[in-house]
Amino acid sequence: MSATSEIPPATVGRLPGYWRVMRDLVDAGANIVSSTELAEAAGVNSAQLRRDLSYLGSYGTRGVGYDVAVLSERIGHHLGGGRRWPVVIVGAGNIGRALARHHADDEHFRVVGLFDADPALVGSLVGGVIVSAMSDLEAIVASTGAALAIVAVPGTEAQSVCDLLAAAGVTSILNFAPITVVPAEGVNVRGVDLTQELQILAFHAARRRSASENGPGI
Amino acid sequence: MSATSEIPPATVGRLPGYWRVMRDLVDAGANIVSSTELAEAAGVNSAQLRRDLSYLGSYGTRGVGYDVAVLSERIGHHLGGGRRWPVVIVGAGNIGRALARHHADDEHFRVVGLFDADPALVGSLVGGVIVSAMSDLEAIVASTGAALAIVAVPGTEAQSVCDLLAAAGVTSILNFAPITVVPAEGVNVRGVDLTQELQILAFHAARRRSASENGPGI
DNA sequence: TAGATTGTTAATCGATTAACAATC
DNA sequence: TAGATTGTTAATCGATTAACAATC
Repeated sequence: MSATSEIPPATVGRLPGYWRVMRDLVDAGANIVSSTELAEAAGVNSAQLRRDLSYLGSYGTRGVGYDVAVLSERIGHHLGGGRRWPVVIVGAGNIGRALARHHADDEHFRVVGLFDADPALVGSLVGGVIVSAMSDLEAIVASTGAALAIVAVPGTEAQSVCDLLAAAGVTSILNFAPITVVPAEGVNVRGVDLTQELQILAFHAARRRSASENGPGI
Repeated sequence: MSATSEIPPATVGRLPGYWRVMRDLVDAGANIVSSTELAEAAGVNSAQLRRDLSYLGSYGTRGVGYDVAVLSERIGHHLGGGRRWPVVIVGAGNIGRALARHHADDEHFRVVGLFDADPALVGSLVGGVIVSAMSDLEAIVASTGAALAIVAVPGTEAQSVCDLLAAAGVTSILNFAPITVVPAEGVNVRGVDLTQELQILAFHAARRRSASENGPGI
């Protein structure tokens, strides 16, 4: 029985950052790393780092630090390392095509399907993958065993596409459509809304602007 | 004196979602909306929604609800609505080009510069914008007054590009490079790491997989 | 007035961090 | 042993939510 279900969401969200730093250390030939060094490189508090790692088990040595190879393997294992995950992308617009090309030679993911509702796009080649019709989605998800999907369709289509993916067997979805998707039972959806990210930045820029209008305070 | 500096980060992160729902309501001709309806549409708890809105001031009427036009304007005002923010994009690779095209006809943002270090890309047209050389960055940021930037360069270049942007006058940066950037004084950086998002989804998919191997429990 | 809904209080929950005992 | 660093306890902090008084 693994204890993964007890890892808090905030910790899970930081694991990929830790993994990146660890792989850099492996590449650099490091054998041992302390929580202070690792926390500094990952941009977090060292107590938080030790607490996060403790959810994975005890892989450090008191008075010494963490074995780089062991810890890297452990974190990677939790994040699905060791296999190349098949991913399908729905939507071959600007974002979908960019992601297909972006992940074309990714070490941990492999784009096994790219779908679009527009017949004019079906058959074209993007990042080494041929665009398929939506009607082929279920069969390709089934034959490739893809558990992961990226949704890059207009907001109006996102919910039905996610339902379609869930029905086909996908369990985890990365949604780029500017809409809150209600996940099917047992499906994980994470949203990335680029316009909303820019609006949050505009909030801070606008705040800074009005602050300087009113003078620098104090 | 505005009270914007007191709005908690978690609330700021939800404002764009509220704004989207409000604009849909405006378009649909709604005059009044209750916290329950709005919360449902935004996918949050209604108490949380009322608390979030209370940070912006009291724009509701007890026993009635919120005036759609008034509330939409207030939220939009906080998020920099009313003007079209100039944005520069650094990096004309897959992601940078996709974002330039994606925001080409955006209501709230305008891409006023797209930069790349590769001379072979300089001069080409992407989403109505001509790719400029990095040496033009400072002048274009200054002449357009861009406070916002998107960084879509390799991880090795991200920190120096962010420093360059900060020196040119940019105050808010959306970073797509897979690295933790240390922001210059007074600069806001938000990171979007697509590979890390997929790794988090793979974590959940892997957990689900091993759970089903061990049987569905109880 | 009676019914409805906001804005806020108070309780709960989860995440963060300082501090230190355990221990290499 | 002396020095160093983990793993964990306890305190703090911020975010969430139920409940309800205020009030339209």
